[in-house]
Amino acid sequence: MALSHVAPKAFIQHQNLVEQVADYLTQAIIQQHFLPGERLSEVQLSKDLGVSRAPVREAARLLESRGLLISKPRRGFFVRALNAVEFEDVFDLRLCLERHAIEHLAERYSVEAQRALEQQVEVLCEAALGNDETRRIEEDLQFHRLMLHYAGNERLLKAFDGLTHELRLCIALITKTHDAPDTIATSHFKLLEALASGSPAACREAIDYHIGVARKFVVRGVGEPGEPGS
Amino acid sequence: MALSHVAPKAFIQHQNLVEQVADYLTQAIIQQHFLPGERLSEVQLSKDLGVSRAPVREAARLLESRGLLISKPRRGFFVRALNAVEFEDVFDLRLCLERHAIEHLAERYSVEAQRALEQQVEVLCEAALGNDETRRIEEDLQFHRLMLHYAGNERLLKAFDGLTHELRLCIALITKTHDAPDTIATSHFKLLEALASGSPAACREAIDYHIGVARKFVVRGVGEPGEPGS
DNA sequence: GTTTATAAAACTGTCGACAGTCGGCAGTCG
DNA sequence: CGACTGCCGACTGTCGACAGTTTTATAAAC
Repeated sequence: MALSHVAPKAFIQHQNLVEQVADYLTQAIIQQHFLPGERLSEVQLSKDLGVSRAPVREAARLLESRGLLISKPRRGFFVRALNAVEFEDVFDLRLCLERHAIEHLAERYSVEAQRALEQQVEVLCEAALGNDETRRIEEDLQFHRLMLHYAGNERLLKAFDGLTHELRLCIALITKTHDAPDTIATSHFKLLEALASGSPAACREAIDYHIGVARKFVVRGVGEPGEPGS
Repeated sequence: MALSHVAPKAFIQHQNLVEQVADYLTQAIIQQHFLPGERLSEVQLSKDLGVSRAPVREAARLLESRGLLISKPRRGFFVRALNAVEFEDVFDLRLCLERHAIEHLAERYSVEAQRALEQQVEVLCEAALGNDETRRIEEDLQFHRLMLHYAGNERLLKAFDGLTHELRLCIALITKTHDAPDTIATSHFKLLEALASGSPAACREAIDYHIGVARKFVVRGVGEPGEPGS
C-alpha cells in the first residue's frame, strides 16, 4: 500500500488526537482511499499520521461503533463492506426514524423550526446549483438533522447521527447520484409544505416519498451480498 | 474437515481484556456500584482490575458509544446521569423502532417467527413467577430482540441493542418495578395476538399500549433535569 | 474569616516497547 | 506431486512511563 493519498505529517495538530484520527479515517474511507473490506494496519497508520498506536486504536473503536469499521479479534480493523441488503436496511431504519420525527414535528411546528428549515432548504438549493457534491450531501443531511432536532427528541437525533456515517458511506459507494441534484433539492419543499399543513399523515406520506426517491438514486448497481476479499 | 466432533465455536475463549472490562463496568454501573454522574478514575480501575490503562480506556470508549458513560476532554469518563427528559426520549425512540418492526413483522409473520416468539413468552412468564428481577428484564428484552430480528432488518436490531444498554440503565435506576411483574409478562400475549391477526394497525396499537405500560412503570419518581452531584 | 495566590497531587493523553498470536512460506514426508 | 509441519515476519494486545493539565491542598494577604 503506497498510500499516496496520505496527509502530510504535520496535518495532525496536537489537540485531540483521537478525534482527529477519527475524522481523517472517516474522510479517507468515504473518499474510498481505503477500499471496502481492506485491512487497516495500526502501525502503518501510526507512521503515516505521525502519532502512536494508542489514539489510532481508540479512533478505530469509535469508527467501529459508527459502523464504518469492523474489528476481528487478533486480526485488526477492516473497512466495512456494505452489501445490497445492508443498504436497504440502512434506508429502512432511516425511514423509521424520520417518519417518527416528522410526525412529532408536525404537531409542534414552531415558527423558529419553520424558519430554520426553510433557510436550510435555501442553502441546499444553492448548493445544488454548484458542483460540490460533498457539500450538497452535507447540506441535505443537515436539513434532516434539523428536522430531527426540532422534533424534540435528542436521542432520536443521536440515533440518526449514528446512521449518517453509514449513509455517507452508502452514498459515497455509489456516488453517481448526480442525475438530478436539483430535483432532490426541490423535493424538500414538499416536506415543508406537509409540515406547514400540520397533518401527520401528510408528513408521513411526504417523507416516505422523499426517502424513497433518495434510496432509488442510491440503490443502483450495488454488488451482491457477501464479503469482498480483504 | 475432521472437526465435526469438536464443540461449537472456540473451546478456548481468549476474550479481550477490553470486552471483559466493558462487561465489568456495565454490570457495575447497572447495579449502581458507581453512582450516576460519578467520575471514573482510569488508574483506580486499572489497579482494581489488575490491568493496564489501555484496555480500560478502550472499554470506556465502547461504553461511551453505548450511552453508559460520557467523556469530558481532559476530565475523564463519567457515569451517565439520565434526567426525566432523556428518559422519555429513550422510550420514545424505543417506541419508534418497535412500531416499525412490528408493522413489518405483521406482513411477514412466518411460522418460525411465531413459534420463537411464543416460546419466548413462555420463558418470560416462567421468569415472572420467580424472584430474579434481572432475569425477568433480560427475558423481556430478549422477546423484543426476537421481534426486531424477525422483522428482517438487522440494522434495526442493532439500533435497538444500542438502546437496550440505556434501557437497562433506565430500569435499574428506578428498579422499583415489581408492582405487577406478571401483568407485564402476560401483556406480551396481546402482541402475539396482534401479530397473528396480520394487521399492522392492530400491531401498532398493541405495541403502543405495551410500551406505554412499561414506560409508566419506569417513569415514576425520576428526578429533575440536571446533573446530580458526584 | 474569607479570598487569593501558590504548590503539590492526581489524572489524562500519548508514547515506545515487549510478548503472544496469526498468516504465509519453505522444507519435508508420504 | 500433494499434504503436512515448523519457522519467520508482521501485527495486535497489553504494559509501564512521561509530559502536560486539572484539581485539590496549603499558605499568605486582606
